[in-house]
Amino acid sequence: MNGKYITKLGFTNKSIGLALAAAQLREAAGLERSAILDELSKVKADPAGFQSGVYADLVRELLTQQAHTDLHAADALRSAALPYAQFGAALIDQGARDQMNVAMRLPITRAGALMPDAHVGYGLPIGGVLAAENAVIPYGVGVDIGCSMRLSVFAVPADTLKTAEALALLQKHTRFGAGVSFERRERIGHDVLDEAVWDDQPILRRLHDKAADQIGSSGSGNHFAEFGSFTLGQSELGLDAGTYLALLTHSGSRGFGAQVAGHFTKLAESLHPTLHPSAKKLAWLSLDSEEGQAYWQAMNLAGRYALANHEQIHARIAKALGQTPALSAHNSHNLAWKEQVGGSELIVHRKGATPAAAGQLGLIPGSMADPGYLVRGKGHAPSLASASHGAGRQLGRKAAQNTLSKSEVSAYLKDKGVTLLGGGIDEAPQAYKRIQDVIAAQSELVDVLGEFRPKVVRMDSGSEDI
DNA sequence: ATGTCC
Repeated sequence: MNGKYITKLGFTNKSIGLALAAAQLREAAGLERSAILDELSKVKADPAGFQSGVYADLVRELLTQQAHTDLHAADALRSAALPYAQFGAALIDQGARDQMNVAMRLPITRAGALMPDAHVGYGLPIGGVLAAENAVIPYGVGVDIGCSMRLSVFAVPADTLKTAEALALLQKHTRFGAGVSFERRERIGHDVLDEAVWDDQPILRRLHDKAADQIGSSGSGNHFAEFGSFTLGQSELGLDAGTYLALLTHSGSRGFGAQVAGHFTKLAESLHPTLHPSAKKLAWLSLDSEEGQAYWQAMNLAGRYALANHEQIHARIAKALGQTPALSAHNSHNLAWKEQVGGSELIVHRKGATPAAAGQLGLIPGSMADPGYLVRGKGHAPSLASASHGAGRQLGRKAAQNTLSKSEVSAYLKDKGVTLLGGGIDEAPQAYKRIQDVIAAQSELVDVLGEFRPKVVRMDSGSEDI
């Protein structure tokens, strides 16, 4: 017996030596070469059937090779991207399309869409919608799990609140910045913090106290809390047409959600070592796996926690105003849902995309100095019942800092009559696409019910105020 | 987006 016969049977790498060693033992036991080769080909065809005896080591290696091949095959990208709809394609940069094209080649992907505010992000682009079969992609949801919007409209004229008072209210009742929380004696509890779910996973147990500390806070980056005037075009939702005082907020799941996202992204990447590098940040977790179920539970908890943050922000301010909202609306724009798509249940990821099922209310903000909109979804199938989550960046943070000056941002704010507390140059209105164009590009997706015009805005100071 | 690392 020699290696030539073995390789002819199709054994590779380590299995050649192991097959040869086994063959020599069989030879010593008196078998003919042809009988041995016959046995070896049977072992190769069905290794699981020969797990004990002289072929045990060979079988173990063959099964390891098979597992690796299976993993590779399961992770292989399609040769071509599935088609997907783009809304406002002229507003979308090529980088976002390139990222979407990778996402549409994942073996788990079934459908997708790009919203008009789309721009490059980690993994799935911001403004990307992706429907997957029985799997969830942590970076298809994003770092700020459950990032969301909330609007409170008060049944008083917009000029009821003077700028100085608005500034004082925002200063007193909101907290901005990475790592920040309300002072201990100012903290308020919430049902979400008492859920039994926190005890189900070590990572949740570990993060519970941080979540309790940071509840009701707003964070950093593009998050904001702003007073403004809200104009309802026609009588809707129990409110007469008119212009009112309103509060609009953008916040998320803070450090808690960020750590959940980081943990499960790393886990997903480690479970897909052979995924093509271009899709590394799109590593997924099967919902049939313990890891996938754990992420699903943690993600939904972070989603509820983010909404609780908004509830507290609005409750504090409404109380200070002595008002009860006459109309309120909220939505999550970084989350995944189990939804019916074309007759089957899929996992619909919206990463910077507003759910827009028929009749569903949504909030699409512009920039710190541009209007935001209360919209009603139309359940448009090619968009996977989605809309944009804002205007979308046209300049990255660095590009904004390098190309925009404080004076031109100040001039823009002055022109729009906006007073700003905090806010960095990277959040300048000029860094965003024109919200009017973005709204116009999604007339098939949503109807506009009302327009919010910011007047007094608070954001994180970041490194540099405007 | 997050308080700074895999």
